[in-house]
Amino acid sequence: MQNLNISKIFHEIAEYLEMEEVAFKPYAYHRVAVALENLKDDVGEIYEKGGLKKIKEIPGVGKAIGLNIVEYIETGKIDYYEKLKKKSPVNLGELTSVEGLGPKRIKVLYKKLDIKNVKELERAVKLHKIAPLFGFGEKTEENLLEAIKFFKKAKGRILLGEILPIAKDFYKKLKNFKWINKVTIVGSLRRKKETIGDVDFLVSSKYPKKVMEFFVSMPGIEKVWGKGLTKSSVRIKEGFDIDIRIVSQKSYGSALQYFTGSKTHNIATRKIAMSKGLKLNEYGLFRGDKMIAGKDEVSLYKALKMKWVPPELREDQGEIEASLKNKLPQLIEQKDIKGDLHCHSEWNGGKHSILEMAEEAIKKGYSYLGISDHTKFLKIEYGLDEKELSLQRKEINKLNLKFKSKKFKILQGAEVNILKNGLLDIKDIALKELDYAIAGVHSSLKMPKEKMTERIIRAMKNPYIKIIAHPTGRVLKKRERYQLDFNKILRAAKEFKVILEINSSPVRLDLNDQYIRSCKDFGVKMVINTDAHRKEQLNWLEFGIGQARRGWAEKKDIINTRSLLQLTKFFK
DNA sequence: GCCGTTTTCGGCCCGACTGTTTTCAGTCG
Repeated sequence: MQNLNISKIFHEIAEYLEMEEVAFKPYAYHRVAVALENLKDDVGEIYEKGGLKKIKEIPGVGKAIGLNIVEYIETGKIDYYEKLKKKSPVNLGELTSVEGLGPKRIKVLYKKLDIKNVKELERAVKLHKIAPLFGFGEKTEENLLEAIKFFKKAKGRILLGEILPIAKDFYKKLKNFKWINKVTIVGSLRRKKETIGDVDFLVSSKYPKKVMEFFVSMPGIEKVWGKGLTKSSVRIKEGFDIDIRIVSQKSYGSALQYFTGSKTHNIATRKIAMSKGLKLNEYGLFRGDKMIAGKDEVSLYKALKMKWVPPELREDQGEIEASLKNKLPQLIEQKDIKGDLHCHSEWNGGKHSILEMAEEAIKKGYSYLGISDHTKFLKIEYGLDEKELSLQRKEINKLNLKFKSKKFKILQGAEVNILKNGLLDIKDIALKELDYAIAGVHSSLKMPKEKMTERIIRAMKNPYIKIIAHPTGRVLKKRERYQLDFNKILRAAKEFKVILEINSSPVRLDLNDQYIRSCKDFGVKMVINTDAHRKEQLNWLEFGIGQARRGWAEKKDIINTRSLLQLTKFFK
């Protein structure tokens, strides 16, 4: 699939053109970039079958952009893009991911201070060179400092959603290699952390040499850091590292435990071993020289008088004690989920029709799917107004007639905007007609804590609001959560029987693990939604489930584990 | 650069917010 590579280049071209204050062209490039992201077929294949003529049928693609696409397909490069880069050698991808910086400001920074990347930006901020610039000021400089801090903190880690598909690809190839006996993804990826530093594989094999030779020559590997008989590291073309470790079969369990981490969890388990006069390391659990466990994880924990701890819990956040007392939670699993309550359709400029989304949901074995398109305040998402919602209702009713025999139902929701004052952008009379309504904050994200808390609580008081979407508003690697008094939110959620969402979108994963656990402890129900804008994104559920498990959530805590009947009753 | 039931030129998504200005540009969603 070259679509996403080209799309990324077009977004960047657009940004370069915006920098140069070229009118309207940026819009054209952004538009095609988005069209490519949403395209079902690979442009390479389209070109093969129908040539430039077919390429030009992609909406927004005319002669010039069409030729750019063809050039990329044939040469892997776009000359126009290379020229723009040469003209303004700034790291746009990096600088635009600093919040508050767009093409215009980046241009000023480049022209006046020769700033080309975040490092140079940071230096300039610290020397107070930004504030005196025309159009900037003290406050902007302050905000930039904060944004840089955040940028640096998030840097170097990759989103779970980006890395997991790639890691799974390598995993499959390793698993199928005939000299490999066993292979497992370990490290933070096995613990399903929302961001990952690098990928770790654990392998057992009697032929480490053959395995290592196979590993370092796998396609997509750019550089080999180190190649030994038990341990190797490589950098892959996507820009992150993969480590592989080979152990003997009899140590597989202890190695699994050791390399899964987290470090704090391991230290705690080692202490328990020590208290029993045992020694625990990656090779096994030992009494003196005698190995008493280590072949598999279950028996290893058992030898420590512990119950096996699910990887998602291994953070030394109470799981050790719970395991010793046999009080570990029965964590939610993907198969417990009966439906998705937050997804979008083509009514919202999404990729797929309500029918297509529903068919995908049926394929996944769901008994319901809630279509919850944005409402009118969000112009960019083609937000629906009261009238459009009622038209959509008619379509959904019609579709539901079809599904009757299949024990499947489409529910109509809406993702309503919480305005600055806590009021909603849709009239109650329209909300009343929906099966349920979701409310979310999409504007004025930088309010003071008290105001933001009040604002959201006011929305929760509306009797038609059943769910708060992405309750803390964080965007991974980009934006901190809004200032919130989460305890007040919890109390309000309980009082007004509002469900808090675990949004599975890889950039959100909001609520995070800590808040999920607070909800559970406080008795506030949650829902695991994907926020899918196209049918494939219904698969994001996996990430939300991982997050929920990290937050100790059980089936009973999650509302979309309930049957259609139970759910509709709950909403009523 | 693209597009067309206002069709080969003239318009292109837009409202809110912030911080900068003194009426508005840049950014965000």
